[in-house]
Amino acid sequence: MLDQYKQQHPYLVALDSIIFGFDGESLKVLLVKRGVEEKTWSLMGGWLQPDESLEQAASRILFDLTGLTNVYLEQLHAFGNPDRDPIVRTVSVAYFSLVKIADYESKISGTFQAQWFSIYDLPPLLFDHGDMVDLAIKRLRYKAAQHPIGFELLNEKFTIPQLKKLYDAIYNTEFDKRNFSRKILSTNLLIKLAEKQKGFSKRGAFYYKVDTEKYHLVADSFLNFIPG
Amino acid sequence: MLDQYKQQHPYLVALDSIIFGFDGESLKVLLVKRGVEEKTWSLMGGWLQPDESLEQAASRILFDLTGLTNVYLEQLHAFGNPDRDPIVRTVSVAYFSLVKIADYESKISGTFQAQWFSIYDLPPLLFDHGDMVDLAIKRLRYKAAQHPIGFELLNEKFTIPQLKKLYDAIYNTEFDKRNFSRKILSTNLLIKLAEKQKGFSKRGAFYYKVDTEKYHLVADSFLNFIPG
DNA sequence: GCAAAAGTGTTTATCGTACACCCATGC
DNA sequence: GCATGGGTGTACGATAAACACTTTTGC
Repeated sequence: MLDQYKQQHPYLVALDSIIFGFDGESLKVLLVKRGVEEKTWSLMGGWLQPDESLEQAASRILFDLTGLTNVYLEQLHAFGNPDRDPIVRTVSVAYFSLVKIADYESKISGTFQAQWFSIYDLPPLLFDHGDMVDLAIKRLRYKAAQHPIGFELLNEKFTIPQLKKLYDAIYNTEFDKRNFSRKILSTNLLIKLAEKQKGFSKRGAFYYKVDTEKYHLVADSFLNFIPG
Repeated sequence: MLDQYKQQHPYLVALDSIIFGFDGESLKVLLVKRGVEEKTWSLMGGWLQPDESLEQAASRILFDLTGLTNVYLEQLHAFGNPDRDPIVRTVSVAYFSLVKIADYESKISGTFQAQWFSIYDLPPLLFDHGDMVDLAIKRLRYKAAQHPIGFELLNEKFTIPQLKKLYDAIYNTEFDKRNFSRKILSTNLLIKLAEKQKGFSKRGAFYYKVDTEKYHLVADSFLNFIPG
């Protein structure tokens, strides 16, 4: 190894995940109690291993907790204040992910003590994890306003009223249902199914699914997706 | 130190900066030739020191090259593929910054071999620095479309035609000057000065400056800043 | 038949876009 | 007086926003 490398200080590199879910009513974050600080809620996290990329590591850690693969995962920010972890200097790369809460519930292992918390009612969090969650919420709002990522939080089949409730929850507001459905449908990203939702309302709402092909085509472009 | 920390592998943590400048005609990136690979152009970078935050380190490294402080600096992305640096595993946190090219030119030290390159005519770059630049350009376009950050690339006093040329360069297009100036002025972020630019055109264009107070107020909100 | 949620249409204001002419000045 | 870039106004179409009634069906 060259001298200029040898003189440098190495640091531990961690990954922490802000895992968002939607239970039909409010936007939630999955928190755990783990290792060092068993009394404090924290984000799910872990260490970077020698053979992994950052994204692979975040993905592995997410799988360890939820059993889920193929979930929406995006790098949020790297946090590296010298004293953020009081025991040893650690740089943490935070990722946020959007999961279908129903899938999670059926697959969870009992290894971790984990619980969903409303984003408007969070407990005190370990280290700078509170900052991470705040930033993740901001980023989610920023991104969902222009990219159709909300679907990632719903089941494959969903109704327009469910989608509206999700966006109401994300933005902590109430969108007009007529304008909302017009705008969403005008993207042509949704395919109407023959089936209706049963049991929730008397009339029943039609299910829709995402047109995956079109979705991938526009995933990177600006859509001005949301009213308001 | 607790056992769970001791078992972990530490890594070197680097910072790399995509430094954007505007020379009045085209958008440029500042590249250097440095240390290990003296034949290859690379981004300006350095190592994280024990007492610094990531942002402080990026700021210090930027100062070492340009002599500039108080420049626009934003974290771009953390890059950590296992083989991105073939000599030793390194996680690099990339920052992008917007500098006033005239300030830079007056302050540059001779320590580094540095050169501005048009973003449309870049040489081959070290490691994954090409990816970093690509992502930074994407982010700059994304951000400048909704936040008034373009000013960071111009002198304190600038004309509307200069500002339009900058946005033309960022988006590699040609905006309509009438719509452009209407939209920019409608934000009320610019203060018209009495002074006119001399020597460039016969008539001379009025100088403007940013209303710093208003600028800080809206720095975080969506402005739909740009035509097209 | 009534309560509860689903679904749909119209009007108005605002904004985006396309487009062309006059102005001020240096030479 | 003419060439060069600076500065402005208007008309049209598209999109956003506000707003209310009808439909379906389980009970």
